[in-house]
Amino acid sequence: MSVRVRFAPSPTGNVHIGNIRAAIFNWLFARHAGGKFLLRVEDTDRERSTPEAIQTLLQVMEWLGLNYDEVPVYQAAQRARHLAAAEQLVTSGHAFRENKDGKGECIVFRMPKEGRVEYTDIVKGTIRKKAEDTQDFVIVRSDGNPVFHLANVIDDIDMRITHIIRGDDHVENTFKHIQIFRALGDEPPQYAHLPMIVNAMGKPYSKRDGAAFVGEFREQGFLPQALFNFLALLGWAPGEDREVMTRDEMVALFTLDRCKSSAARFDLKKLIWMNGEYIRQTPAAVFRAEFEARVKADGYWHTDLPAAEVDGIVALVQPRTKFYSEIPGNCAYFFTEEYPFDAKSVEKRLKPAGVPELLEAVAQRFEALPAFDHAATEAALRAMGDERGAGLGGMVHPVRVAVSGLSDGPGLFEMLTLLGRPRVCARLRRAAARLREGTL
RNA sequence: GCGCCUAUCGUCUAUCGGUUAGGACAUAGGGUUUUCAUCCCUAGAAGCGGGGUUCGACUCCCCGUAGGCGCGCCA
Repeated sequence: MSVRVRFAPSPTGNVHIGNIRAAIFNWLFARHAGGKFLLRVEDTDRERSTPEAIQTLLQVMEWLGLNYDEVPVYQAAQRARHLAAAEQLVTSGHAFRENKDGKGECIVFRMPKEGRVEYTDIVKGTIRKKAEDTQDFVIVRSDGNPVFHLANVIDDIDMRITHIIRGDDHVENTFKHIQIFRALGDEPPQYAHLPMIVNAMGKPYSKRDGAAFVGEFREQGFLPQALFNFLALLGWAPGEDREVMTRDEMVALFTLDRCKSSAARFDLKKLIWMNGEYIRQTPAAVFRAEFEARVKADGYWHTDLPAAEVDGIVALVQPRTKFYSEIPGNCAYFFTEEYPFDAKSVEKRLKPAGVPELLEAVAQRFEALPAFDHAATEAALRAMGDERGAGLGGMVHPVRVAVSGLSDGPGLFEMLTLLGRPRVCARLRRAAARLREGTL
C-alpha cells in the first residue's frame, strides 16, 4: 500500500512552528516514500476558521515549499459523514446515547475495560496502558456537533491515511483513536509521535518566547529553506554529521526511525547561523529583490541610484547578512546623507581630540588624488597613517564612522569607492564641522 | 492525584554492548583582514542518581529524581 500522510492543522490565522515542523516531517516522509502528502483543514471551529486564516495557512505552506497532493479536505464539510459514523457506532453497540449533567443527549464512545491497549509507535516504540485506565469519551456533543476524535478518525479513514505523524501531545489520544478505527472495522494506521519543541527554559515553545509563528520568521527575514532545514533537524538527524542540506538531500535521507523521542529546544542562534549560510548561497538577483524591498519599506530607497551602484551595494552587503530585517539598519548610508550615527562608535572614533582636523586632512588628500579607487584611497590612508604615526587603523576607523555612521560594515575602500569621491569628501567635511559644533 | 512518555557537552545531535564518546551552533583564544562577516586553527565543554544483567555498559532491565504530555460535550 502506498504511503498517504496528512497535515491537519486548524486554521487560526497563525501557524505555530511546532505545527509546521510536523508538516515538514510529514512532507519529507511522503516525498521520501514517493507517497502522497495531503492537506486537511480542520475548520470545525467556525469562530477561528476564517477565510483569511485559511489563506494564511496556505501561504505559509507555499512559502515553505510544502506542496500537497490532491484536493484539500475541509473537515467541516464532512459533518454528515461524521454523524453517520456515530450512528453506526451506536447501532453496533460501540457507543451509546447519554444525557450527562442534563445538557441534553450526546453520544459517548465506549472504551474497552479489560486487558490492555497498545500500539507500536514508529518513533517512541511500544506504548501501552491498561484498558481500565482509559475512559469513555464524547464523540457527538449534545448540540449535534462531532468531536475532534471522531472527525479526525473518520477523515483519516476516508482519506486512506497510512501513517499519522504528529506531535507527541497526541500519544494519549491515540488509544481512543485506535478503538474507533477498530469499532468501525478498520485497521488503525501507523503512528509516529514527534517530540515537542521547547524554549530556552525547557517549557513548551509559545508566543512569549519570541517568534512562535512562521509568519514572524518570514518578517524577520529568515529564508524558507533555512527555516525548513533548521526545523527538520529538531528531532531528526540523518547521521553522518549532515546538517546543511538541500531539500532533495533531506528527502533522500529522511526516515522516521531516525527521529528522536525527546523534546528539542529551539536555538535561535543556530537558526541565525544557518540562515546566514543560506543567504550567502542565494543568487545575487534574488537577494537584491529582497534587499530592495526591505530598504524601500524603511524609507531610504531612492530609485535614481544607477543599477550598477545597487549591484555594488548588494555585493558588499550580502556576504555579511544573517537575516533580512537587519539590512535597513546597516545600509542607510548607501542611500541617504541623513544616515544615523551610532552613538558608541562616535564616542570611540570621532570624539578623540584632533579627529575633525584629521577628517578634513583626509578629505583634502582624497580630493587631490588622480584617481579615486580602492588602491589609491588605501595608499593615501596608509601614507597618512605613517605620517601621523597613527597607523592604518588610526585612519580607517574615524573615516569609517564619519562616512557610514557605523563602526562595522564592508571593507572601507570598497565602501569609499562605491560612494564616490564627492559624497565621501562631503561627508568627511560635514562630520568634521558637526564635531566642532558639538552636534554629533 | 492517576496514567503515558522522556533523560549524551550551554543548545541541536551521532553512538544501534567494546570509541581517546564524534560533529554542528554558541563560547574563549589565535591566524587572515581597516572594522564586521567570511575563512582557517586551537581550547574548554556531556552520558541525571542508584542498583542490576554482562567479560564489558551512554547503549539492555529495575528503582529513584527531574521534566513533558494527557486525564473537556477544546482541537
